[in-house]
Amino acid sequence: MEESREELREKFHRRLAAHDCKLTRQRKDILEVIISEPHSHFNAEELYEKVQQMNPEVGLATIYRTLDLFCDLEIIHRLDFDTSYKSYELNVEDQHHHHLICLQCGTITEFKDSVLEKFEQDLEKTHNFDIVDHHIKFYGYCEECSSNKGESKNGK
Amino acid sequence: MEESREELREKFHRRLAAHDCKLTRQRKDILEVIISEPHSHFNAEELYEKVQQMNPEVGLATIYRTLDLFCDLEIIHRLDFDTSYKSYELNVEDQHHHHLICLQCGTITEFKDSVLEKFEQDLEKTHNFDIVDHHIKFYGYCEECSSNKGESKNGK
DNA sequence: GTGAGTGCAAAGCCTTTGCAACCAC
DNA sequence: GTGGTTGCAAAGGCTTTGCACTCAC
Repeated sequence: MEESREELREKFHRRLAAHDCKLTRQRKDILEVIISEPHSHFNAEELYEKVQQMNPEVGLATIYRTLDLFCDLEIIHRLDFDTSYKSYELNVEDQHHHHLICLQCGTITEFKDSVLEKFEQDLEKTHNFDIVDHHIKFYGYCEECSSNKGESKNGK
Repeated sequence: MEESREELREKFHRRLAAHDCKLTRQRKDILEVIISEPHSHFNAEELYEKVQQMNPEVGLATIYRTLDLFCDLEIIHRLDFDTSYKSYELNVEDQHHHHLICLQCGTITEFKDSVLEKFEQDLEKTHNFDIVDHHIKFYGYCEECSSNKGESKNGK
């Protein structure tokens, strides 16, 4: 069961307060934009543009500072799809998922899996490693691109 | 069975030739440094410093250009541990592995696993996704750091 | 000999920072 | 009222690029 937008908003407003962070207009607006698309991935520039539509007064530096803050408070997660810029996603409870990244069209599909959870537990034992997080990404070709690619499959 | 340094060198020299790339002094030296530590992870700056010891004439721009070239030729792989700079590792045959990253001491441990190979195959079927590569990283605390951390475990 | 490859320095991109003004508490 | 936040612009890292020179083929 996923949390509603209202629940998320309140939860994160409380979290900010709990850490003595002021609930400024800018932080509210930025959070609102992030919550409005709970499953999207975004970078600073993309977020900046969306926030601008809501409140053109917000500066890019504030976006960066807020992203850092939200990461610290675990309101969002930093991803690492691309090394040229940093990207982020909202930290939705129980949304722990993995990514399928299409090398052709760039589409990123999310999936969850219990096999991996089990695997992780085994791994902790074999390597005496206390796992707290994981980043699991599979690269390849999505259904659509696979079939297009199939036309020249004899190539390789 | 892992390839010897000589085998790797020859293989990659041939690969450069096959792509009409000149075998310059700089490329040879850079390749030699990379092969000399086949399991290390490095960024441009680190590679630059090591190459400098061998040949102080090499410029940093050449390092960057060569890293791009070697990635295209699949002589090395680009990693994505950190988003502030790009890191790389030698592409050793059958070395497909995953990473355990310690959040405290930063140590990166490699491991291989057949469960994941199987999992990948299942995944391809359920999602109609043609997987060609994966990046799998687990974050947590290594054995040593876990025990140190244990002292303040009640803290949370 | 000739064009790919190089070194240098300048430019580029994304991100961070210094500082005065501002506003949430 | 006051210190945390902000916007702006300047500075900061890392990486790429323009250009004349060089060297592998």
